[in-house]
Amino acid sequence: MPTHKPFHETLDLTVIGNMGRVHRLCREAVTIAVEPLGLTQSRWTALMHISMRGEGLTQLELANSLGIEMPSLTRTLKQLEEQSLIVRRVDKHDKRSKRLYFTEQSDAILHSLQETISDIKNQLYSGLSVEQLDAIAFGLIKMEQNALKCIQVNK
Amino acid sequence: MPTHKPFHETLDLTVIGNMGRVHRLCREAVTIAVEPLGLTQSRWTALMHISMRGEGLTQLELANSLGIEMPSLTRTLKQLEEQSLIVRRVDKHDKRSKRLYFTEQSDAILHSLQETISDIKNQLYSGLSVEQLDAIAFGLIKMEQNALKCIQVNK
DNA sequence: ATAAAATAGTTAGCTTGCTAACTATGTTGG
DNA sequence: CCAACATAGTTAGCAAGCTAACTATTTTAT
Repeated sequence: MPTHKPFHETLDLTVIGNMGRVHRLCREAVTIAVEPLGLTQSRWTALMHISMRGEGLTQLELANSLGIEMPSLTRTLKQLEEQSLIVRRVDKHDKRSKRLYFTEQSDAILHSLQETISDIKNQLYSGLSVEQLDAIAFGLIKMEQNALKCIQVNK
Repeated sequence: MPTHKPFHETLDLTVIGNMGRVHRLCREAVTIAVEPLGLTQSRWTALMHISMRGEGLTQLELANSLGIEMPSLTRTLKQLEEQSLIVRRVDKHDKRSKRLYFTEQSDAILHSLQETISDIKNQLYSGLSVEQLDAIAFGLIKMEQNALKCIQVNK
C-alpha cells in the first residue's frame, strides 16, 4: 500500500465543508416548521422571494433573486402552479417572458409562512450579533466573488 | 388579487440564502480544476477526508467526517471502488463494518488533488484574513447548533 | 426586409443530498 | 441461552441543484 501525507497539514476546507451542511440544516429547520403548509424547501423559498421582490416579476428575475438557474426554477414553479399558489402569465409586450402572480389560495399560506420563517430565523441567528452576521455575510460574498473568478479562469 | 406585505420588512434570510450558492460555487471551482482527474465533487471530497482522517477508517466514521448520511456515502464509495481508487474491506472483529483503504492507482491522484485543492483554496479565501475566516467558521458552527436544536424541537 | 444572433422558458437527464425500509451482524437482558 | 434490540451498511426512490439541447419569440445587422 502506498503512503500518503495527510491533507490537513496543507489543506483546510473547513469553511467550505461546513457551509453545505449548515445550509442543509437551516433549510431543513424551516421546512419542518412549514411542513403543515405542504411546502418543500424550494417552494417556500420561491414564494418568499416573489413576495419580497413583488408580484409580477419574471421567472428570470426570480431565478436571479434566488441565485439558481432557470431549469431549477421551472420545476418548482410548475409544482407551485399545480398547488394553485401562483399563476404564470405571458407578458403582453414580450411573449417570451412569463410574469408571476399570487392567487387567492396563496394569501393565507403567505401570512403563515412569514410568521413561521420569522420565528425560525430568530432561532437560527440566536447567539450571533448583528456584527457577526454581517461578518459572515461579507465573507460569503467575498468567497462567492473569488469562486466566480476562479471558475471563469479555469473553465 | 390579494395584497401581501413584503417579506423583507420582517424577514432576512440573506445569510442562509447565500450559503447554498456560495457552497455550490466553491465546490464547482475545485471540481473544474480537478476535472482532468475524473473526479466529481463528492468523490474528491471523500478521498480528501479519507486521507485527512487516515486510511482504515470505517464508512460510518467517514460519513461523520463528511457530515453526510450513510446512504449518500455508499453511492460515492461504490463509484470510487469502481474507479479502483479505494477498496472496502470487512473489519475482522466486526463483520458489519467496512474499512476504507487506498490503492496503488490512488497514489498519483491524491498528490495531484492535494496540490490543486491547496491552490484553489488560496484563491477562494483570498482577501479574507484569518480572523475573518474564523468569524465565519464560528458563525457557521453556531448556526448549525441552532438549526439542530430547532429541528429537534419541531420534529 | 430578412437572416442571424440573442433571450425566456422548457425538457431530459445527471449529481448528490435525503429518508424509509431492508439485510446481516453484534450486544444485552430476562 | 436466546429473544429482542442496536448498529453498519445497502437499496430504492425523492428533492433540488446543474448543464445541454430544444422551441418560440425578439433584436440586430447586413
